[in-house]
Amino acid sequence: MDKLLQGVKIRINDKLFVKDPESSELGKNIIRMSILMINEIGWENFTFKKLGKQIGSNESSIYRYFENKHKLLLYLTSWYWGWMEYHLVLATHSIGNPKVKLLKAIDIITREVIEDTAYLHINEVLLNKIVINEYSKSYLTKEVDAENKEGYFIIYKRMVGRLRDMIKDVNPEYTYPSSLASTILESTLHQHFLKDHFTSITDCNATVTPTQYLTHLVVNTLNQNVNE
Amino acid sequence: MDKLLQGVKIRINDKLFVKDPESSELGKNIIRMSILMINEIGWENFTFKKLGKQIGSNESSIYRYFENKHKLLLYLTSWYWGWMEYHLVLATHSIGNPKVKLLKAIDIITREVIEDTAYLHINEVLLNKIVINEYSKSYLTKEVDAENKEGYFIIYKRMVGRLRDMIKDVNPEYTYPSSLASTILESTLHQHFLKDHFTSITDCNATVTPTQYLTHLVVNTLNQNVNE
DNA sequence: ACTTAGCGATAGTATTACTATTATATTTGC
DNA sequence: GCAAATATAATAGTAATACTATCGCTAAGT
Repeated sequence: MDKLLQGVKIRINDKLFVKDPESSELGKNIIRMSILMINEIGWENFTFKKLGKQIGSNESSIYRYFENKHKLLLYLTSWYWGWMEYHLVLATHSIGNPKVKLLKAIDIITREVIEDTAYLHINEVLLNKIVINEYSKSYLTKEVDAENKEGYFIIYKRMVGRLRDMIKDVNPEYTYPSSLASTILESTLHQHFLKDHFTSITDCNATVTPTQYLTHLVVNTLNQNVNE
Repeated sequence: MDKLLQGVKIRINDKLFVKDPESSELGKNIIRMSILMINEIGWENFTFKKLGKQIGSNESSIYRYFENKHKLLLYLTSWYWGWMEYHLVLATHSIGNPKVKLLKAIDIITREVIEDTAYLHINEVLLNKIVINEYSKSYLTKEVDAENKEGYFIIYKRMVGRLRDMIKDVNPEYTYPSSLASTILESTLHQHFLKDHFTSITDCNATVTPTQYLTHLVVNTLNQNVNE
């Protein structure tokens, strides 16, 4: 799978950057190091000044790539969802049976992220952790409607849409396919967070995975006839 | 119900404030106005300086009640969950039938919040909006483990625990009662957010409520036998 | 050889999130 | 009714943040 993916570029809304970070070594360094640093010190403590210091570049140079911190987060998380979408499509497109297809999709989305050597400057494992810890901060803002109009969340919404369609194929009678799809994506992040920080309010742990929990949830919800 | 509740004080971890805001007019003004302002301008744009100006008080006076902005958010959201817990217990404690009880609990948790005149300085409708938009920012931090140890999230976790117990009473065989309980609380907030900002990835709207969606989800999940 | 783009360096700004100190107003205890 | 304690206001100050603006160097393209 690795070699096959090499060279596939994840397309990000070009309003999210001033200059494409993939177009230069400095740009890739910004991406590479920002992932390491945000994961290490957290979004709130992360600054362009600190980032510049770490990559031996000037703060002002980073602003030539990203207008501000917020857009860097949108870029990183968009990349993550684009990468995830690519895996999702690749793993499911040849599956005919709707149920098998949906189960595969849930597996891809909810599983523990492992390293992907196809993108040398991006550590997907750490990026996944960043998404778990920081993604909601990218849309829980007063600017969300304006930014949504600009298409900043399009990849994420497209993923939810794909999942919704798979749910519909399994059970066309089910009333809440979009809500269930968005719940799957969001609960995955949440359950991963809970097992690391609030163990008492989740059943997920080293042996029980969010995949098992969500698979069970979806299967039972869709198989059930409308009742009660 | 209103008069009955009058005088019931929501108990908040006293490490969350320097001086109890309920103990003075200024304190209540801080709470009242911060709810209005955070709702209006959002958490990121909210500052103690602006708050002081609005209530005709000095910034430094606010610091006599809350050590910092973050603890104010923890206070407000703790109060909200305490208030919610109170309603939950009140509405369910006398119900014997486990299924009826759980359905009532889901209704309380997921329904649209309406005004509660028992707490004059707190606008519960706006506070609910703040919880939807800002609650996750209170725990998605690098300090979460330390703050969790201090008991800053105890009310929320207790609520999840109550819900988990009700789930267990309905179906003792179900493998993921804690995860399902945390999903219910979190998905409620998320679906409410989606219907206001990302309508394309939810089925909830003016006529379809998160209550209907989540009730259906839980009922079907718990009624189903373990299979497939 | 000339232009241009890319980057680094420096300086500067308004704002934030506080802390510290002093002064004044208010409450309370006697 | 007055002193003492307490609460609040006013002012000043700090380090850090999130930028913006300008300038100069350098290396690459034409």
